[in-house]
Amino acid sequence: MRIVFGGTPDVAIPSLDALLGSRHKLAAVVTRPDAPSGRGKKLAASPVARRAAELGIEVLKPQRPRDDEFVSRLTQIAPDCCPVVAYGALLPQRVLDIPRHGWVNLHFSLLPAWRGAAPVQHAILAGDQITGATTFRIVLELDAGPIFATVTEPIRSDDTAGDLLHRLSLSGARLLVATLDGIEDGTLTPTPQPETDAQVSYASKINVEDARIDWTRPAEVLDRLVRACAPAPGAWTTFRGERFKINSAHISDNALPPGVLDITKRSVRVGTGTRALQLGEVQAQGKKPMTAADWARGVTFDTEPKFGA
RNA sequence: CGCGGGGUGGAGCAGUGGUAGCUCGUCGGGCUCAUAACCCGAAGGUCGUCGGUUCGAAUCCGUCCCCCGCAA
Repeated sequence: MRIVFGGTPDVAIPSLDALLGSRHKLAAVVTRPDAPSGRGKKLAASPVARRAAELGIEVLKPQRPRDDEFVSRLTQIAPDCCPVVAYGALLPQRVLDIPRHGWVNLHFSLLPAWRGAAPVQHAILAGDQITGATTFRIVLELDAGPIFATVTEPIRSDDTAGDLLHRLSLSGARLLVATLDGIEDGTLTPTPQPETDAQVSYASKINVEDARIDWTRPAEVLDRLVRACAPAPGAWTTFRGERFKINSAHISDNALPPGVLDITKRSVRVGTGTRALQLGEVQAQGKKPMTAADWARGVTFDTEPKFGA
């Protein structure tokens, strides 16, 4: 089939590459416009835009997917199908109607669970044992279209969102190609998603406040929070009034009062509502990530060391 | 010109004008049934770069390079 790929961040790259290696013909990519990013607010193209550009593929960066210019160009290109991975904007019906076989989204959850922007993070946060990737036909309603295929992926007890997303981006890429193949061959029929409240759940984007650690919560909950927020935005607490990130941690055997630190030569533990959390990698403002023990070595403690203040 | 923190022995830090110190690690030795614990000793730094000020600079001034947090 003649396809146009939609995607924006790094996680879309494996799919882009997989499609390039497939039997389908990539005519162009659609991605979010260049945005000011990083220090100095320099304008930067998305990872997908850069990848496509270096491959000499046409890149469409509509400000809004409903823009006439974009609609007419896409109509001109006349794709048979448009695979999408984390494009980052909702598509209007007149755009969805352009390709004969519609738009196909690769979503990183087992739909209808975790519809929305941060499915992997929410799966970890909720303590799910299994998650996966789903391909479905895009409809106007967010992540609600009929399902083509799924692949499952176990969530390991030490998985971070980054780890899990990486695995899913690879297995999902294969699923996406297989889905397009099936659509072209007419061997794949989409199945409507269950719409019961018990099965549908939503995964809104994790914001900074969501990533803040409340040390009175149980250790298990905080362990999941740390993993769900790694590598971004990073679970954090405060130390001497400054934001302090906890990049990794694991649950220890004994307890300490919530937020209170126990520092030894080679370990730093923090009290929670239940057992203490032993910190792995931490990051203070303006500093590189380092082991908690390294961090503690360089800090002079005049009072009882405590987080959250 | 978006806001801000920082570049000092392998690691993390202290040191704001008189040629560098702490904790950890490393190496050697000791103690111990043993040890990641403890004791003794040792090695290891042109203090990011280039230039300037000064009798003298890690410390003051300027240039450049690099790292990081926030915000987007």
